[in-house]
Amino acid sequence: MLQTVQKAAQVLRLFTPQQPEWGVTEVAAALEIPKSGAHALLRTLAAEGLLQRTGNGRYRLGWTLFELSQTLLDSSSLLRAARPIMERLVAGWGETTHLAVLVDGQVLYVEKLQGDRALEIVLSGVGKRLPAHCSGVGKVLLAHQPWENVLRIVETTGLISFTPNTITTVEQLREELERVRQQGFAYDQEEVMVGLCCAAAPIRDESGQVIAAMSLSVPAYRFYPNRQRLTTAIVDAARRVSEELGYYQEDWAWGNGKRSKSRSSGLATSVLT
Amino acid sequence: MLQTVQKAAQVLRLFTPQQPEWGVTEVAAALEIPKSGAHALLRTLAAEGLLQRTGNGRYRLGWTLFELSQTLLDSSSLLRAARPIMERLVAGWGETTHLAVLVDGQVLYVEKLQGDRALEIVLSGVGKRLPAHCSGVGKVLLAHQPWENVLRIVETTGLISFTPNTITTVEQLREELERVRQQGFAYDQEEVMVGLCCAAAPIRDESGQVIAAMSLSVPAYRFYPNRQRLTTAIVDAARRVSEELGYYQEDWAWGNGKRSKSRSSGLATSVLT
DNA sequence: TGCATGTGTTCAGGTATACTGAACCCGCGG
DNA sequence: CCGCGGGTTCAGTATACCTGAACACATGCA
Repeated sequence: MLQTVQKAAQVLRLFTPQQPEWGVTEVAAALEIPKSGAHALLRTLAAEGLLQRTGNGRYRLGWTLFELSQTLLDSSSLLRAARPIMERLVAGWGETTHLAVLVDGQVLYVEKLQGDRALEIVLSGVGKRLPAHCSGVGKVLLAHQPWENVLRIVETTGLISFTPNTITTVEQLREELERVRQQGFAYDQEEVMVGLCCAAAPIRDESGQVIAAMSLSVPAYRFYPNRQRLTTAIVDAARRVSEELGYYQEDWAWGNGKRSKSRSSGLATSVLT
Repeated sequence: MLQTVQKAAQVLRLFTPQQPEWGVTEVAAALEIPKSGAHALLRTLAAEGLLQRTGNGRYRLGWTLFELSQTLLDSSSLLRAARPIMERLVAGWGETTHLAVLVDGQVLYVEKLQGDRALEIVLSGVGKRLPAHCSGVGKVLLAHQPWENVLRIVETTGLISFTPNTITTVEQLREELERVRQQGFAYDQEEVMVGLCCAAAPIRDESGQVIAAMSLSVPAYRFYPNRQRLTTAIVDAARRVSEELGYYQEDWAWGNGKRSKSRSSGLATSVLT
């Protein structure tokens, strides 16, 4: 682990919408390193275009990051595959869909399409992070991580409580993730915000790895009566995206793990891991 | 200059839409460093989320870059200010507008809005780079760089020729940039592609620094007859974006550099530097 | 099935590299 | 005019990184 690079990455992570501009002294204080060290980091990052100097010797994020992000989006088929399906989902339900990935233990929202019947969800937003233990997408993503990873995440970030329904103990989380893995989808039943629920399902790439999760967010009073239909909808949509990415559900009933395009559009059949 | 960070940045820059996935050996070959070194770089970058490991031990760009890019866009008022004005420009002219910044000597396109009368410009694209000496936005951006910077850029990337009109000598470039600086806008008269012209103007932030350039791209046969109107349009649009960013043209006629909101919408008056 | 080749990965030691802390500018406000 | 707070520079030292070879692992071919 190259510590210098680690520190450079730490520096980059300091820049947030709340504080998009940092000076040498501030960075030094934040990372608890001497000023000269912070200066060297900022200077080289700026020289590489990952940061840019403002006139007064302070620093902001640099356009190279935009460029890299664009090539990421360009080369990742995820968004390209998911967007049309999300659009259809929104058109059909009028609710809000989210697409999210896991980045060091937290949920990062990659896309968000708001429906016309939907309530404005302020918490989530494209490019924003949220803890994973409380949302539908978060639980789906955690469920397909090795348990030791989950433990490490929980130990560092804790299980913050947002509502009375939020999972707050490791034991609860273990059971819930087990359930999610078994059934192939997750619910968020007012666990992050009272009155807000969602159903979420995993998206797999051609190797079968879960690389993202998709969800349909619904006000509680519309969620409980329609839970069944919602579930099939999101599971089906996620499966369709997965297929777009080259994944075909192993048809284990026929044994041998022979790959056969399974077009069953029924309710989530349990998926091997 | 922290060499380790420099190398890390070099690694990131290797990832392109053409080759979005790299292995240890490939990186080692590309940077001419031993495998173990490349391994260490990739590993730490992945641990920091700037890269992600695919199943087979190869690497792709990581979602943290997307996150950082979003906070960049969020905190940079440039795009927010420019987009509506670009939209109006496109609506009025039916041509294509570009918004670009300079990133280590090259033009990086940040936004591109295509008009309905416009021809498809394949060369440019959001997140793509192009050499600076041949496009309108490029010349505007170079014109407001210290000349020694420009020299360094030219020495490293050269003056590649795209069409018979492309600037190919340093002397030509010096004169052209001088002219651009004087008049406050630049033309691209079929310098990058035969049959394609554009007019470009600088965008300044509140400190007066030129941070971006905006252009209107037009087929040659529509460009030459309308050059005057095009020029005022793009200069005016760019000025409006600059004002949105907090810049007000120094009204030097009244002396003392006293800041006064100048609402002149006439043709580009020459701007102090 | 077995071998050969190409991966990604690990490790120990020498050396170049990054960190330290104090001193230096420079602009701003009192 | 001076003091303060920022960013910047610099020499010496300790340390963190680079090296190169060996390892583990997968893949393809015979």
